[in-house]
Amino acid sequence: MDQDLSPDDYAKFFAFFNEVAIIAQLSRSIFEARLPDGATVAHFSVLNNLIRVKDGRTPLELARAFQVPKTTMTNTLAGLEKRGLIAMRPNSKDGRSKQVWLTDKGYEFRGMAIGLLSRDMDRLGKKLDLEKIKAIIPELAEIRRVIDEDRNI
Amino acid sequence: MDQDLSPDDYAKFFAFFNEVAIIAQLSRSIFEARLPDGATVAHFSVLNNLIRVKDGRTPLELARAFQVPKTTMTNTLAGLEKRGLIAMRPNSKDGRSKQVWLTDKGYEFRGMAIGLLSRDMDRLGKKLDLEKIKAIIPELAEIRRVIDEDRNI
DNA sequence: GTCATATAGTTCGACTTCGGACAAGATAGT
DNA sequence: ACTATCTTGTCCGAAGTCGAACTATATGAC
Repeated sequence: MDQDLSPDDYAKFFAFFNEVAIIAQLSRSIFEARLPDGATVAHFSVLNNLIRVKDGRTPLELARAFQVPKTTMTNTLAGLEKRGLIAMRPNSKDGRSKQVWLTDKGYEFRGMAIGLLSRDMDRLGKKLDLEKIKAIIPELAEIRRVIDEDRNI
Repeated sequence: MDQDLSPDDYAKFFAFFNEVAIIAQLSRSIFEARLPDGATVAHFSVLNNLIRVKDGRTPLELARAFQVPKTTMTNTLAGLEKRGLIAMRPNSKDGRSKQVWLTDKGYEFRGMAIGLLSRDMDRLGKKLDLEKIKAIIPELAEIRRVIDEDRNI
Protein backbone atom coordinates (compact mmCIF):
# COMPACT_ATOMS: atom_id res chain seq x y z
CA MET A 1 0.00 0.00 0.00
CA ASP A 2 1.67 3.17 -1.15
CA GLN A 3 -1.25 5.35 -0.28
CA ASP A 4 -1.09 8.18 2.19
CA LEU A 5 -3.12 8.24 5.32
CA SER A 6 -6.63 9.60 5.62
CA PRO A 7 -7.47 12.48 7.94
CA ASP A 8 -9.04 9.93 10.23
CA ASP A 9 -5.81 7.96 10.29
CA TYR A 10 -3.93 11.09 11.34
CA ALA A 11 -6.49 11.66 14.05
CA LYS A 12 -5.94 8.12 15.29
CA PHE A 13 -2.22 8.65 15.44
CA PHE A 14 -2.69 11.81 17.43
CA ALA A 15 -5.12 10.05 19.73
CA PHE A 16 -2.66 7.23 20.25
CA PHE A 17 0.23 9.55 21.04
CA ASN A 18 -2.03 11.60 23.25
CA GLU A 19 -3.06 8.62 25.38
CA VAL A 20 0.53 7.50 25.60
CA ALA A 21 1.65 10.95 26.69
CA ILE A 22 -1.03 11.19 29.37
CA ILE A 23 -0.27 7.76 30.79
CA ALA A 24 3.42 8.64 30.83
CA GLN A 25 2.54 11.83 32.68
CA LEU A 26 0.35 10.08 35.21
CA SER A 27 2.78 7.28 35.90
CA ARG A 28 5.62 9.72 36.30
CA SER A 29 3.58 11.70 38.74
CA ILE A 30 2.69 8.59 40.78
CA PHE A 31 6.26 7.34 40.82
CA GLU A 32 7.76 10.61 41.90
CA ALA A 33 5.25 11.03 44.69
CA ARG A 34 6.53 7.74 46.16
CA LEU A 35 10.24 7.75 45.40
CA PRO A 36 12.34 9.04 48.31
CA ASP A 37 14.97 11.76 48.21
CA GLY A 38 13.54 13.56 45.22
CA ALA A 39 14.47 10.73 42.91
CA THR A 40 12.81 10.74 39.50
CA VAL A 41 11.44 8.04 37.25
CA ALA A 42 14.53 8.48 35.12
CA HIS A 43 16.69 7.57 38.10
CA PHE A 44 14.58 4.57 38.97
CA SER A 45 14.41 3.33 35.40
CA VAL A 46 18.14 3.45 34.94
CA LEU A 47 18.77 1.60 38.20
CA ASN A 48 16.17 -0.95 37.24
CA ASN A 49 17.75 -1.46 33.87
CA LEU A 50 21.24 -1.80 35.32
CA ILE A 51 19.97 -4.57 37.57
CA ARG A 52 17.68 -6.30 35.11
CA VAL A 53 20.05 -6.24 32.17
CA LYS A 54 23.56 -5.62 33.50
CA ASP A 55 25.78 -2.87 34.77
CA GLY A 56 29.16 -1.81 33.46
CA ARG A 57 27.63 -0.21 30.40
CA THR A 58 28.54 3.21 29.07
CA PRO A 59 26.43 6.35 29.39
CA LEU A 60 25.87 6.36 25.65
CA GLU A 61 24.60 2.80 25.63
CA LEU A 62 22.16 3.72 28.36
CA ALA A 63 21.05 6.84 26.51
CA ARG A 64 20.27 4.69 23.48
CA ALA A 65 18.44 2.09 25.55
CA PHE A 66 16.11 4.79 26.85
CA GLN A 67 15.98 6.83 23.68
CA VAL A 68 17.08 10.03 25.34
CA PRO A 69 19.77 12.48 24.23
CA LYS A 70 23.12 11.82 25.80
CA THR A 71 23.05 15.15 27.60
CA THR A 72 19.95 13.98 29.40
CA MET A 73 21.65 10.76 30.41
CA THR A 74 24.66 12.72 31.67
CA ASN A 75 22.33 14.61 33.94
CA THR A 76 20.47 11.51 35.14
CA LEU A 77 23.70 9.69 35.89
CA ALA A 78 25.04 12.71 37.75
CA GLY A 79 21.96 12.59 39.96
CA LEU A 80 22.41 8.89 40.64
CA GLU A 81 26.08 9.37 41.43
CA LYS A 82 25.37 12.29 43.73
CA ARG A 83 22.98 10.03 45.64
CA GLY A 84 25.62 7.30 45.81
CA LEU A 85 23.48 4.83 43.86
CA ILE A 86 25.97 4.26 41.06
CA ALA A 87 29.70 4.70 40.57
CA MET A 88 31.18 5.85 37.29
CA ARG A 89 34.64 4.71 36.39
CA PRO A 90 36.81 5.23 33.30
CA ASN A 91 36.40 2.57 30.66
CA SER A 92 39.66 0.69 30.40
CA LYS A 93 38.85 -0.26 26.83
CA ASP A 94 38.20 3.27 25.59
CA GLY A 95 39.78 6.36 27.04
CA ARG A 96 36.90 8.58 25.91
CA SER A 97 34.35 6.53 27.69
CA LYS A 98 33.11 5.61 31.13
CA GLN A 99 31.35 2.68 32.67
CA VAL A 100 28.42 2.78 35.05
CA TRP A 101 28.45 0.43 38.02
CA LEU A 102 25.79 -0.19 40.60
CA THR A 103 26.66 0.35 44.23
CA ASP A 104 25.20 -1.69 47.09
CA LYS A 105 23.18 1.35 47.97
CA GLY A 106 21.84 1.51 44.43
CA TYR A 107 20.78 -2.09 44.60
CA GLU A 108 19.03 -1.53 47.92
CA PHE A 109 17.41 1.65 46.72
CA ARG A 110 15.73 -0.12 43.84
CA GLY A 111 14.36 -2.79 46.15
CA MET A 112 13.05 -0.20 48.55
CA ALA A 113 11.49 1.80 45.73
CA ILE A 114 9.64 -1.24 44.46
CA GLY A 115 8.36 -1.79 47.98
CA LEU A 116 7.10 1.77 48.18
CA LEU A 117 5.43 1.48 44.79
CA SER A 118 3.89 -1.92 45.45
CA ARG A 119 0.83 -0.55 47.24
CA ASP A 120 -0.09 1.50 44.19
CA MET A 121 0.62 -1.40 41.86
CA ASP A 122 -1.46 -3.78 43.95
CA ARG A 123 -4.36 -1.36 43.93
CA LEU A 124 -4.07 -0.79 40.20
CA GLY A 125 -3.71 -4.51 39.63
CA LYS A 126 -7.15 -5.03 41.08
CA LYS A 127 -8.77 -2.47 38.85
CA LEU A 128 -6.99 -3.25 35.63
CA ASP A 129 -6.97 -6.33 33.51
CA LEU A 130 -3.38 -7.42 33.93
CA GLU A 131 -3.64 -9.92 31.11
CA LYS A 132 -4.58 -7.14 28.77
CA ILE A 133 -1.61 -5.10 29.87
CA LYS A 134 0.71 -8.03 29.40
CA ALA A 135 -0.72 -8.48 25.92
CA ILE A 136 -0.16 -4.83 25.03
CA ILE A 137 3.49 -4.70 26.06
CA PRO A 138 4.92 -6.49 23.01
CA GLU A 139 2.76 -4.40 20.71
CA LEU A 140 4.03 -1.23 22.29
CA ALA A 141 7.56 -2.57 22.06
CA GLU A 142 7.06 -3.18 18.36
CA ILE A 143 5.67 0.30 17.83
CA ARG A 144 8.58 1.69 19.74
CA ARG A 145 11.04 -0.26 17.66
CA VAL A 146 9.54 0.94 14.39
CA ILE A 147 9.41 4.56 15.45
CA ASP A 148 12.95 4.40 16.70
CA GLU A 149 14.20 2.78 13.53
CA ASP A 150 12.34 5.25 11.37
CA ARG A 151 13.85 8.10 13.29
CA ASN A 152 17.41 6.96 12.76
CA ILE A 153 17.24 6.89 9.00
CA MET B 1 -9.11 -11.65 43.81
CA ASP B 2 -7.80 -9.87 46.84
CA GLN B 3 -4.32 -11.16 46.35
CA ASP B 4 -1.31 -8.98 45.83
CA LEU B 5 0.72 -9.04 42.69
CA SER B 6 3.63 -11.36 42.01
CA PRO B 7 7.13 -10.02 41.35
CA ASP B 8 6.56 -10.86 37.72
CA ASP B 9 3.41 -8.76 37.71
CA TYR B 10 5.37 -5.82 39.07
CA ALA B 11 7.96 -6.36 36.38
CA LYS B 12 5.21 -6.27 33.76
CA PHE B 13 3.89 -3.02 35.12
CA PHE B 14 7.32 -1.49 34.98
CA ALA B 15 7.81 -2.81 31.47
CA PHE B 16 4.50 -1.34 30.40
CA PHE B 17 5.23 2.07 31.88
CA ASN B 18 8.70 1.96 30.44
CA GLU B 19 7.46 1.33 26.91
CA VAL B 20 4.88 4.06 27.30
CA ALA B 21 7.49 6.51 28.54
CA ILE B 22 9.85 5.76 25.67
CA ILE B 23 7.14 6.12 23.04
CA ALA B 24 6.08 9.39 24.64
CA GLN B 25 9.68 10.54 24.50
CA LEU B 26 10.15 9.55 20.88
CA SER B 27 6.91 11.09 19.70
CA ARG B 28 7.65 14.28 21.55
CA SER B 29 11.03 14.43 19.96
CA ILE B 30 9.61 13.87 16.47
CA PHE B 31 6.88 16.45 16.93
CA GLU B 32 9.16 19.13 18.24
CA ALA B 33 11.63 18.61 15.43
CA ARG B 34 8.82 19.49 12.99
CA LEU B 35 6.80 22.12 14.78
CA PRO B 36 7.81 25.65 13.81
CA ASP B 37 8.69 28.51 16.10
CA GLY B 38 9.87 26.32 18.98
CA ALA B 39 6.35 25.14 19.66
CA THR B 40 6.04 22.06 21.87
CA VAL B 41 3.78 19.05 21.81
CA ALA B 42 1.91 20.59 24.70
CA HIS B 43 1.12 23.62 22.55
CA PHE B 44 0.00 21.50 19.64
CA SER B 45 -2.09 19.21 21.80
CA VAL B 46 -3.97 22.06 23.42
CA LEU B 47 -4.67 23.69 20.06
CA ASN B 48 -5.81 20.38 18.68
CA ASN B 49 -8.10 19.82 21.60
CA LEU B 50 -9.59 23.30 21.37
CA ILE B 51 -10.47 22.63 17.76
CA ARG B 52 -11.60 19.03 18.09
CA VAL B 53 -13.67 19.50 21.22
CA LYS B 54 -14.42 23.20 21.59
CA ASP B 55 -12.85 26.42 22.70
CA GLY B 56 -14.05 28.84 25.34
CA ARG B 57 -13.04 26.50 28.13
CA THR B 58 -11.15 27.53 31.24
CA PRO B 59 -7.48 26.83 31.95
CA LEU B 60 -8.44 24.47 34.76
CA GLU B 61 -10.73 22.44 32.53
CA LEU B 62 -7.89 22.08 30.06
CA ALA B 63 -5.45 21.11 32.79
CA ARG B 64 -7.82 18.36 33.85
CA ALA B 65 -8.35 17.18 30.28
CA PHE B 66 -4.62 16.69 29.89
CA GLN B 67 -3.94 15.54 33.43
CA VAL B 68 -1.33 18.16 34.09
CA PRO B 69 -1.02 20.47 37.10
CA LYS B 70 -2.66 23.81 36.61
CA THR B 71 0.66 25.62 36.86
CA THR B 72 1.84 23.67 33.86
CA MET B 73 -1.26 24.66 31.92
CA THR B 74 -0.73 28.30 32.87
CA ASN B 75 2.69 28.10 31.30
CA THR B 76 1.51 26.29 28.17
CA LEU B 77 -1.29 28.80 27.63
CA ALA B 78 1.12 31.68 28.13
CA GLY B 79 3.25 30.25 25.34
CA LEU B 80 0.27 29.93 23.03
CA GLU B 81 -0.84 33.45 23.80
CA LYS B 82 2.64 34.85 23.26
CA ARG B 83 2.58 33.23 19.82
CA GLY B 84 -0.84 34.71 19.10
CA LEU B 85 -2.46 31.28 18.71
CA ILE B 86 -5.06 31.74 21.42
CA ALA B 87 -6.68 34.67 23.21
CA MET B 88 -7.54 34.56 26.89
CA ARG B 89 -10.45 36.59 28.10
CA PRO B 90 -12.10 36.95 31.50
CA ASN B 91 -14.93 34.54 32.13
CA SER B 92 -18.11 36.57 32.42
CA LYS B 93 -19.67 33.82 34.51
CA ASP B 94 -16.91 33.66 37.11
CA GLY B 95 -14.65 36.53 38.04
CA ARG B 96 -11.84 34.24 39.16
CA SER B 97 -11.72 32.50 35.89
CA LYS B 98 -10.74 32.94 32.27
CA GLN B 99 -11.75 31.47 28.96
CA VAL B 100 -9.46 30.30 26.21
CA TRP B 101 -10.38 31.16 22.64
CA LEU B 102 -8.73 30.12 19.43
CA THR B 103 -7.50 32.82 17.09
CA ASP B 104 -7.49 32.50 13.31
CA LYS B 105 -3.76 32.17 13.54
CA GLY B 106 -4.17 29.33 16.01
CA TYR B 107 -6.51 27.54 13.68
CA GLU B 108 -4.12 27.95 10.78
CA PHE B 109 -1.15 26.91 12.86
CA ARG B 110 -2.73 23.60 13.72
CA GLY B 111 -3.49 22.90 10.07
CA MET B 112 0.02 23.78 9.07
CA ALA B 113 1.48 21.62 11.85
CA ILE B 114 -0.52 18.63 10.71
CA GLY B 115 0.80 19.21 7.22
CA LEU B 116 4.36 19.27 8.49
CA LEU B 117 3.81 16.13 10.50
CA SER B 118 2.01 14.24 7.78
CA ARG B 119 5.17 13.06 6.04
CA ASP B 120 6.31 11.33 9.21
CA MET B 121 2.87 9.90 9.82
CA ASP B 122 2.61 8.61 6.28
CA ARG B 123 5.96 6.91 6.58
CA LEU B 124 5.07 5.40 9.94
CA GLY B 125 1.69 4.35 8.63
CA LYS B 126 3.40 2.14 6.09
CA LYS B 127 5.56 0.41 8.66
CA LEU B 128 3.02 0.00 11.41
CA ASP B 129 -0.17 -1.94 11.54
CA LEU B 130 -2.67 0.88 11.81
CA GLU B 131 -5.48 -1.47 12.71
CA LYS B 132 -3.51 -2.63 15.70
CA ILE B 133 -2.93 0.92 16.82
CA LYS B 134 -6.60 1.71 16.45
CA ALA B 135 -7.39 -1.33 18.54
CA ILE B 136 -4.98 -0.30 21.28
CA ILE B 137 -6.29 3.23 21.69
CA PRO B 138 -9.44 2.33 23.66
CA GLU B 139 -7.44 0.01 25.88
CA LEU B 140 -4.96 2.74 26.64
CA ALA B 141 -7.84 5.11 27.28
CA GLU B 142 -9.29 2.66 29.76
CA ILE B 143 -5.95 2.25 31.52
CA ARG B 144 -5.61 5.99 31.62
CA ARG B 145 -9.08 6.35 33.08
CA VAL B 146 -8.42 3.83 35.82
CA ILE B 147 -5.07 5.31 36.76
CA ASP B 148 -6.52 8.77 36.83
CA GLU B 149 -9.48 7.73 38.92
CA ASP B 150 -7.26 5.80 41.31
CA ARG B 151 -5.05 8.82 41.72
CA ASN B 152 -7.90 11.10 42.70
CA ILE B 153 -9.04 9.01 45.63
C1' DG C 1 53.71 9.00 11.98
C1' DT C 2 50.48 12.76 10.67
C1' DC C 3 46.27 14.70 9.80
C1' DA C 4 41.31 14.58 9.08
C1' DT C 5 37.35 12.79 10.78
C1' DA C 6 34.38 10.36 14.03
C1' DT C 7 32.89 9.34 18.70
C1' DA C 8 32.18 9.81 24.10
C1' DG C 9 31.10 12.76 27.34
C1' DT C 10 30.49 17.47 29.50
C1' DT C 11 29.17 22.33 29.79
C1' DC C 12 26.10 25.96 28.80
C1' DG C 13 21.84 28.19 28.04
C1' DA C 14 17.01 28.33 26.95
C1' DC C 15 12.99 26.20 28.00
C1' DT C 16 9.46 23.08 30.37
C1' DT C 17 7.54 21.03 34.48
C1' DC C 18 5.42 21.41 38.76
C1' DG C 19 4.97 21.88 44.11
C1' DG C 20 4.20 25.58 47.36
C1' DA C 21 2.63 30.00 48.38
C1' DC C 22 -0.22 33.58 47.16
C1' DA C 23 -4.18 37.06 45.60
C1' DA C 24 -8.75 37.57 43.91
C1' DG C 25 -13.21 36.05 43.73
C1' DA C 26 -17.11 32.69 44.89
C1' DT C 27 -19.88 30.14 48.20
C1' DA C 28 -22.00 28.48 52.39
C1' DG C 29 -23.32 28.87 57.17
C1' DT C 30 -24.96 31.82 60.49
C1' DA D 1 -24.28 41.25 55.85
C1' DC D 2 -20.05 38.60 57.81
C1' DT D 3 -16.92 35.41 58.12
C1' DA D 4 -14.69 31.00 57.12
C1' DT D 5 -13.71 28.16 53.51
C1' DC D 6 -13.13 26.75 48.81
C1' DT D 7 -11.77 27.61 44.01
C1' DT D 8 -9.26 29.80 40.03
C1' DG D 9 -5.28 31.37 38.29
C1' DT D 10 -0.54 33.22 38.82
C1' DC D 11 4.20 33.78 40.58
C1' DC D 12 8.36 31.81 42.27
C1' DG D 13 11.99 28.62 42.68
C1' DA D 14 14.11 24.11 42.14
C1' DA D 15 14.83 20.61 39.07
C1' DG D 16 14.72 18.09 34.58
C1' DT D 17 15.29 18.17 29.37
C1' DC D 18 17.92 18.76 25.41
C1' DG D 19 20.28 21.22 21.22
C1' DA D 20 24.67 23.48 20.26
C1' DA D 21 29.22 24.00 21.14
C1' DC D 22 33.23 22.16 23.23
C1' DT D 23 37.20 18.86 24.90
C1' DA D 24 39.44 14.56 24.79
C1' DT D 25 40.29 10.36 22.71
C1' DA D 26 40.05 6.95 18.90
C1' DT D 27 40.17 5.56 14.11
C1' DG D 28 41.21 5.63 9.27
C1' DA D 29 43.63 7.43 5.08
C1' DC D 30 47.80 8.54 3.37
